[in-house]
Amino acid sequence: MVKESKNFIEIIIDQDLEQGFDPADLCFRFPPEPNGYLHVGHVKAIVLNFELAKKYKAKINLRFDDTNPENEDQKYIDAIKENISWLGYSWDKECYASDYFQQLYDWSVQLISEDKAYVDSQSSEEIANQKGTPTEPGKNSPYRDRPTHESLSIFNDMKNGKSSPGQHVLRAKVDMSSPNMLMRDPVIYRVLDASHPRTKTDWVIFPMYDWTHGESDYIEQVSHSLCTLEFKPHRDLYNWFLDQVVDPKKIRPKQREFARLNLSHTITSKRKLLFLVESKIVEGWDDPRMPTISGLKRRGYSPEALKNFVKSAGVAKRDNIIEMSLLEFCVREDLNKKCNRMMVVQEPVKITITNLENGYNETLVVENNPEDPNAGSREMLFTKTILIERSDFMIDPPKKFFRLSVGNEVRLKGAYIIKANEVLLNENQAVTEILCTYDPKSKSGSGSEESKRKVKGTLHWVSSEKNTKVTIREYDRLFAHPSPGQFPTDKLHSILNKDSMSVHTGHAELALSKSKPGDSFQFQRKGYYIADKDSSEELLVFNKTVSLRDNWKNKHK
RNA sequence: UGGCCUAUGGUGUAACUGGCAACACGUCUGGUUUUGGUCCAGAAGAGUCUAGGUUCGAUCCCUAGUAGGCCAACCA
Repeated sequence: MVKESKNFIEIIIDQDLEQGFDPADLCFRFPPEPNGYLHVGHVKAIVLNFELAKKYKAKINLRFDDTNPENEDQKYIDAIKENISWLGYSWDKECYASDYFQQLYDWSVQLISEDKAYVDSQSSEEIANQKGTPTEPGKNSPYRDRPTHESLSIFNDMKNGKSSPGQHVLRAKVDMSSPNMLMRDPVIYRVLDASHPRTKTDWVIFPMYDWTHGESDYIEQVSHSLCTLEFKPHRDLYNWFLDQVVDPKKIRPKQREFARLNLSHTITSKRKLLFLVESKIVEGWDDPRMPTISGLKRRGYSPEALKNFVKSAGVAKRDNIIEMSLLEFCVREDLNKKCNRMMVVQEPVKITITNLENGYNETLVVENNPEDPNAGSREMLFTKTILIERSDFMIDPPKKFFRLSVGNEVRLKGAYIIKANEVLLNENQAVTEILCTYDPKSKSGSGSEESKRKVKGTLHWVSSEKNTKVTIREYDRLFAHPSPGQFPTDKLHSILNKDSMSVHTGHAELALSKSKPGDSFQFQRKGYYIADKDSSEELLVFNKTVSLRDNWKNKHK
């Protein structure tokens, strides 16, 4: 399985434990903002937190960081919960930052009373101008020394809807000359004219992230609050806010930061993902090319594969870009064990077996999965005319071509050995039909001497008389660039892979027609495919998850 | 011209907080195989950003550089 060496977070936790922290007090949380769909980057945060909870037998909350109603929606809350459950995790408590609005408000009043917060009545531009730059200190707001009772009164008016958005904000009184820009009197409350998915219009003032997050951790008694590296500068503020309210007898949460996961050839910015959806570059949030959990699921990636992927990627503090090949390895590894095999011919060429009478048909029994003895077997129909993959025959084969050519033998998987005797071509010299003879004694599994005969190639095939047509959608990377994340949204178009999706027709063995959306198969010698929700009674639609490893193709490219 | 973080094979992560760098993916051989899949065996590939220092000994500690990242939203 995955390596057992500890990551730096586990080392920190173990140290805390050694120093006397009660293991029963360990508590984690996964805190998404419900303003979009979860993606592969979130999978890392989910797995990190939930696996930590599992390992240390600790509690873990799912907390929606719903402090900005402008882009938040109940549909995202629902989708996020569904995604996490699909990954196989369950949380102890389902929490909402909005449930703490009253507490946060009360604490804010306390802050004002203690002269640690004030109402600023300047515009956001004015406030920004006074903020200084990373190299120059900021200037105090003219409202910084506004009398406490005045701030208290305006803040109360804000809460009661008596001020419009932008008119006043509440700011923490920290340090306008701090080298950390976040400490320069951060805004902690603003007035917003938007209906919140949960509190609706009960509240018109909304707490900012920094003021909310640490206090929410504290309210929930989260012991280790894990977030990504870009929040490192927020840690000072996180601690400052905690200092204002913390009861020393309670658990004081600790923020620690890890590097986010970046996957080569894909983007994980919610804004850019939204752009792909809105500009119709993809067909929706669950388009199989999307790195969203819903997209990954629809593409055919299993929860186990995804979890194993982020576990093998590890947790550290440096920026990284993980190669797609690792993800692909993880899916193949998982699917290889679990998927039944099926035969599907995509670009067919007809074979006629000349030493079989017209109308011949024989039912063969074929094993479902050589990796799983319990997977059983299925029946396949063998007839006088069959279909093989056009690429499995060559008129003028190169030296190490193990497949069919005139004068050569191959085995039809689960059936007989055939030999090609003659090719029929059309006026364009394209192959229209291959005439073969079969070796009747070579039947698979018959136990005869001939059935064990070795031939270099084995082909998948399907009866040309009895098969079922299916639609196959093949996907490729969405971007031609290995790190599309570095491009701004308006440049994304220029690095798009125009051929990221193609649609084909496949000729499948009859057994496949029983599949239901969500069923995954290995199409023998091709790859892994999952039946899509777009399937109908008449026509099954499959999405290609990933191809099989292919040494032959690699060498000949 | 501020603060903080990071720096190990192509990629990612390790190395018992000082004892001449390991694992996985990828690549390349060979074997097995009724999937050019799987499986098995093996190989190549870094001497740990640079320069000093401490030490018998440094990927690990110190100093100074260099490179990359993050921070100036009434976003999270």
